[in-house]
Amino acid sequence: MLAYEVWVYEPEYPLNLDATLSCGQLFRWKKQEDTWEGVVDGKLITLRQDGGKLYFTGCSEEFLISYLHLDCAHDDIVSGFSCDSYITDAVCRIGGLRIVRQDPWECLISYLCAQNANIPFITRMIENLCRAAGKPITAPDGTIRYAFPTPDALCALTLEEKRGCSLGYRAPYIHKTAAAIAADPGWADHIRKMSFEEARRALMAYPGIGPKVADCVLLFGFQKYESFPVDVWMRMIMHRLYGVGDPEKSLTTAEYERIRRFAQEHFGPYAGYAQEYLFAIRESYSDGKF
DNA sequence: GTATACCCTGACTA
DNA sequence: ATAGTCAGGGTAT
Repeated sequence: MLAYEVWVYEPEYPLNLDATLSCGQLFRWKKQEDTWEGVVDGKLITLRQDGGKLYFTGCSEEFLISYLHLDCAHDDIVSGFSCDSYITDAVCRIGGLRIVRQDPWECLISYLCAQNANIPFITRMIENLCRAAGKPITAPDGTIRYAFPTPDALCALTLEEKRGCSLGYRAPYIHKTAAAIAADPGWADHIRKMSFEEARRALMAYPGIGPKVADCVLLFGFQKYESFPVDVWMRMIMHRLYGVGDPEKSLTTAEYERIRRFAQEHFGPYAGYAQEYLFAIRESYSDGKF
């Protein structure tokens, strides 16, 4: 049994690997002992952070730097939105949180699963889809994991087979959206070239994609860092810290727009990074109701 | 443009 | 033990 060769990289800029992989932006990373294991681009990757060093297997250093957004100075990102004591406190507490460059296709399907679900449930749905339609990957220790299905492979699953993945009413959304994307291989390139608002409208044209899912895909799959997804946590936090929005009312389109416009104005072009930092310390603002 | 019932699963309560 | 309640985001009306 051959083990993959272990490489070492010393990041030039701050990195908090645990916060980055466990903050809810990704669903396929698992921590075993002190080592993170994930399947990315059909490859099994392991990562372990020890002091200033990052030990990794299964990918190139170049890939790792791009994937973890380590090609950008953390200070430049953070200084852009460090405009009040709440956000600077969050950055102080968990500095080095990174927004990972995800594959747009995997990101889109993952966040389509994420509607009306919590993280363990989302993880289950995605693992079910991978097992049903993804290529098997054998790890050095013999365990089997599965690549995220290609658009064609996911498209080939029947609606009933998709339902069998515990997708519930999301199954038809994923069925239709996968078909549309399998038929249009250039979809991601087109969206990438669009302005933020234009790309947002294009994403929301797919079945099952509303404002929240579109904003997540823009942020995590297309590196549109001004994107500010608003979920129930963000809404509670934005109300509590900045007095914007009313958590007593239902989260209507108008209410959602009010909150995200405020955040984009307040935090600027890296509003999405600010969102991740606030989300990461959400428990501090929880009063037991959440 | 805006409000609301409904879709489905899982976690929790009675 | 099992039924009932609720959270969660998007869509149709």
